Formats: sequence, structure tokens, C-alpha cells
Amino acid sequence: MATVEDRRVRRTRAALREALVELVVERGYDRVTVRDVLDRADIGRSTFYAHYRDKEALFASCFEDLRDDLKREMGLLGTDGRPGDPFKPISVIFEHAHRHPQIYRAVGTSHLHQMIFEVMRDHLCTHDDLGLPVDVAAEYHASALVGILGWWVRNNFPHSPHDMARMIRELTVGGMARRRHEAAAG
Amino acid sequence: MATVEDRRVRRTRAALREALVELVVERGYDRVTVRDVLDRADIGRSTFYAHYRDKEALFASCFEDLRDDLKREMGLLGTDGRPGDPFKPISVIFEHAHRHPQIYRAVGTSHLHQMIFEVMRDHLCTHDDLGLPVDVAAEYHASALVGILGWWVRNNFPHSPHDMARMIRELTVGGMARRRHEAAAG
DNA sequence: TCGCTTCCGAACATCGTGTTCGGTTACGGT
DNA sequence: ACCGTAACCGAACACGATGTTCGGAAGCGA
Repeated sequence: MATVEDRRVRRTRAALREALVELVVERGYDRVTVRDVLDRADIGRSTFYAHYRDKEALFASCFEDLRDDLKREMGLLGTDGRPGDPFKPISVIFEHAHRHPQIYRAVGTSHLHQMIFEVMRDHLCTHDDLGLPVDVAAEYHASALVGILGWWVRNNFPHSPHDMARMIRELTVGGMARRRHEAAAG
Repeated sequence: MATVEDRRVRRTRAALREALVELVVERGYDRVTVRDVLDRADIGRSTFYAHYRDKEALFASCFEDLRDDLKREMGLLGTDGRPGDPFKPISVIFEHAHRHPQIYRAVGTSHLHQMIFEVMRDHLCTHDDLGLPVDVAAEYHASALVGILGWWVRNNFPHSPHDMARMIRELTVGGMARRRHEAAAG
């Protein structure tokens, strides 16, 4: 029956995560060594390896928090059963990134990609059949979305989350609408 | 007045490039060491560093050949001044990838991304104004294209290049056509 | 054949990684 | 406040990868 997590553990892990994110933002993931993280966080070497297998594991743990947070917000959209605005999820993603600029700057798009791909495929399966392989459409739209999200983050949020969602809607919905129309007519 | 390149240089560089590509396909870029490349190519250590600064430089040189080749093929499309099929470039890219499966499997999409983004932006500037920032549209379409290309390569070319180009056309053209129509009407 | 370039390979210094272990500190529970 | 335990420290170590140096051997083009 584990009591509340030891305060030392909390502080150690938080310091390590914060240090890694800072350093990755400053130099990029590849140019950060474990030693750098240790110095920045002021944590002993052996302590690091008592908590994480390696740098990659620490990085993943940073992203896990973020992912859970985002998934929770996404989950709130589908509670009432009604389909709702199919582009609302995009708004949510951009709002989320805008609220966590540091970690979105640090995290590569590869982690995000897998998650968004899955959301996208489920969405396409339930909402409409486009007359072409679902995986192709899902990969296409997921790549576009993650790519433009990364661009937006890298360029320090040159447009508001709302504007980004609107523009993506306009770039995307035409293709979908046209396919639906053809499918209905043919 | 440099004569033809020394045969030894040609053979050395070719062996190194081939070895690196093979190993990257087998294990992924991060899991390949310089030593691995040396063993596979049967080249001495000092010889390697006489030709390339590090592993990254060798990898870049692999991609340069490919890029020049692709750019040449792309260049052949615009020689007659007529606009032609705006989706022909996409066919060319997929045909090219299909003809060089090994190196496309090895090369990450990041190198490709920059190139395709530039082509896309130029294309959008000359062809049509979409009523939203060109950079946004270019990044969106470039990301989608590179993403789906990577997916196609990773999954061992589950559709023909022609089919891929067609599907992308259908996923893309609706959005563009709709924007053009609105701009003309409004 | 001749002169020059390239290649070889062993040795070396340097750096990052991940582990071990005995000693110290700080936490949570009572 | 006290105590047992868990976490932290830091120095030392083994290991592997990187990139450089240099003298000698071999292959190239002319």
C-alpha cells in the first residue's frame, strides 16, 4: 500500500524533466548529454540512473505527462454522443500546444504523430468512408496536421490557435466534402 | 585542372556510401557506428576520416546524389513554359522513390521535407492565391506529401506510384478548388 | 618506369555511458 | 522528537565510440 510518493522523488524527477526540456529547447535533443542534464538539475549521476534507464526514457516520461493531459482534454469532447464539430479536436490540440510552448518546442513531432494518426483513423472510420484506403487518408491528414503544428510552434505561434484551426479546416474540408459529394452522386 | 577522379577515391566513397545505406536500412541511423560502416565496407579508419568529417557528412553525401537526380527530373517538367498538370511533380517524386527503394528507406524524411516545401511554395505562389498565408498552405501540403511518402516507403509500396499520385490528387484538389471557387465568387 | 596520391592500421587521447558501493541526508510514520 | 528506511551523493571504474596522427605499403595516371 504505497503512501504518497516521497517528496525527494518528486523533486528529483521534476528537476530532471525540467532540465532536459530546457536544454533540448536550447540545443536540440542530440546535443544534450546526460552530464548536461545532471549539471543543470544539480542531481548526482547515480541518482539519475536510479530513476531512468537513459536519456530517452527521461524524455519519454516528459511526453507522457503531456500526452495524458491532451488525451484527457480530447476525451471531454465525445462525452455527449453527438458528433459535434469534427474540427473541434484540432482546436483543442492547438490550444494545448499554445498553453505548453516549451515542451512542444522540445518534443519532436514523431511522438505526436503516432497519437494523432490513431485519433485520425478512428475519426475517419466512424464519420465517413472516402472511397480510398483509410490508412492513406489518415496518414495524409495526420502528417499535414502534425507538420503544420510543428511549423507553428517552431515559428513562435505567428497566428492564434483559432486562426490555425480555421485555416486547416479550409485546407482540409474541401477535399473531404468533394469526396462525399461524389460518393453520394455516383 | 583536375583530371578524372582517382579510381581509388571513387571505389572508397562508393563502398562507404553503400555500406552506410545498407546498415541504416537494417538497423536505423542511430544504431549504426562508424566502425560498423568500416567493417562492412572493408575500409581503414583513417581513410574514412580523410573523406568525410563524420557519419553525418557521409549520410548527407548519399542524399546529395539522390537530390540532384530528383531535381533534374523535376526540372524536365517545366521546360516548355506551359503550366501542365500541376500534379505531375507528385507522380515524379513517387516514381523516383519507387526506383530507389533502398535509399528512400534509409533517408529520413527531414531532408526531403525542406526540398519539397520549397517546391510547394514556389508552385503555390505562381499558380493561385488561396486567400491564406502561402507559408501555411505550403507547409501543410508539404507535410502531408512527405508524410504519406514516408508511409508508403515504410510499408513496402502497397500501391503503385500512379495510384498514390491519384489518391493524393483527390485528397488535395478538393481543398484548392473550393478556395478558388470562393475567391472567384466573393 | 616514376612520382605522387591514396590507403592502411595501429596507437593514442578524449568523451559519453551506465554501474557499483560505502557513506550521508532527509523523509514519513509513530 | 525519534527512528528505521529509503533516497541521494560522488568517486571510481569498465566499456565503447569518436576523431587524429604517422610511417610504411600499394595503386594510380602519365
